[in-house]
Amino acid sequence: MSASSAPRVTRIAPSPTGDPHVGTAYIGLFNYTLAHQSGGKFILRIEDTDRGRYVASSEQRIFDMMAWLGLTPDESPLQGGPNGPYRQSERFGLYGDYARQLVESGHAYYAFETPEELAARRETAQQEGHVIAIPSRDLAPADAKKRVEAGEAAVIRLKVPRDGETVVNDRLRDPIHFANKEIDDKVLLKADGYPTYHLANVVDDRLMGVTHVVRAEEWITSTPIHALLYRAFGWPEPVFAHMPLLRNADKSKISKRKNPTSVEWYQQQGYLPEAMLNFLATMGWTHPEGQEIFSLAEFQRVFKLEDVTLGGPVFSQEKLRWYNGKYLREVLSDEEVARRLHDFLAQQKTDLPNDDYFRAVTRLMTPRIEVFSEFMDKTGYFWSENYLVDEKAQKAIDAGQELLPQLAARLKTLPEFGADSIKQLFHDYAGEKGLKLGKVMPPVRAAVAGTMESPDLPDLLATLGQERVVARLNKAVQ
RNA sequence: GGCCCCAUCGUCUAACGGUUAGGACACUACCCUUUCAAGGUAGCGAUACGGGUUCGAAUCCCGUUGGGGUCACCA
Repeated sequence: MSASSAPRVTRIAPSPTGDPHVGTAYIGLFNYTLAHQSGGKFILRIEDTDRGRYVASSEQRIFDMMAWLGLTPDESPLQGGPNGPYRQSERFGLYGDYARQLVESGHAYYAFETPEELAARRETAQQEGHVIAIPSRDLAPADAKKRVEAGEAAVIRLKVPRDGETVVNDRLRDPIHFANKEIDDKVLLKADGYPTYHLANVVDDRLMGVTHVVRAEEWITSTPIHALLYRAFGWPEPVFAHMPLLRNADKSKISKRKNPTSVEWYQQQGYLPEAMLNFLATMGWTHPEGQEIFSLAEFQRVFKLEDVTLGGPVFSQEKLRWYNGKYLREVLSDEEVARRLHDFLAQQKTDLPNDDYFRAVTRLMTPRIEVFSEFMDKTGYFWSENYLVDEKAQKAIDAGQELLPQLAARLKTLPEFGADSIKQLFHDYAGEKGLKLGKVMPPVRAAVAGTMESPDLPDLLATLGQERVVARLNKAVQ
């Protein structure tokens, strides 16, 4: 824990509009870490002010994702906290007052134009390269107020200064200058009384005591609006830091069409949360000692915001798979791998007992898979006598018709069916017959597994067990 | 298109004015070996371009090019 910094309060503010996104996990990881390494708090706030895009199941799935990754928030709709409620829809009443406060202080105004009225104007304005002027801005405030009180539909818009510039401070960049004339008079409060992102976000961050706003780069251009809001309210700004955007292979912003972006997909494929986290941490950041494999705790120990790099990192499935395989092979114990694999299979509705046999098979297969979803495809012959025999294997079996019965007979009478003694048996047999091991073993492998791609033969046979092996060899001879 | 951000191997990145530009993934070869993996060793492979500044530039400055983001009563 770094004692030098004051407790940081961070947050993620996802919208419940679809699948739990890998980008949310990514930003969540950094926010969680920043908060926890300073002894602060990490808040999960649900930004559900858009009723149109709201998806009911989405919120729970976001919680599940965070829990799965081990990035449990300190405050959220789920666990509550002193700054609740943590759903913006439940904070509905708040925002109107803040918006009206800005109207009163002259930082915002009532606007009566509908989106349709503005659409055409916006199009030409965009082509001409400037921001649109909202006619209502020039209304006398008293008149506008009267119309609103008379029941006319209106939004509240931020009154962006016409001159000067707004400077955004970003921890990871030089100060960013925006000419005020380039900044739109953004809607703060919609006609339906709901706040837009800009208002809700700033008000809630303030009310919840957020000190560090760490979010994706796509938010940079709306940050001057937020800065203007903080100033209009007379509030100090939080520290802003915009993380690079995760990218598709073609460098565009990561998207569903070009990449699986739902964390649930990775769960269903049998990825480990540790591997996912480790991989995500390397997107824009490297361990100072060059360590590739490190835990969340280690990340928390050494991470510094200032070390984040800004090139848009391509989200590489390949590298993620490698991480996953590495965790399977080198980080988790055999027991743990078996336990997790068993849970994974149970969720896929594959019921196998977590017994000695299952654990032995798992041990054999761990270096041969990278994600759990490969497991069943590669181990059919361990679970059934009706395993497929591929072409190569069939050839090996055909070529071994003479040896197979003899080996079956020897294996049948082997007093102790362990890998060592089996190995010895093969060596003895090959020696007696003047054959190479490469001649003796393939037919056996083909016969018991139906494929040439399988674990070490003595291990394989020992695991399958004497009875099964002998039966399979005899069957292959017929 | 306007505005904004960014720029080292194919990919993730190290370097914080002085290195034969380092590591990891991927790829290739070899070793190990009963197959497939895993593991080990080696190889391939980059400072986008052009100007400055400096004794010296991947590193600082300017320009160009390229990539990305953003321009909603969505977040």
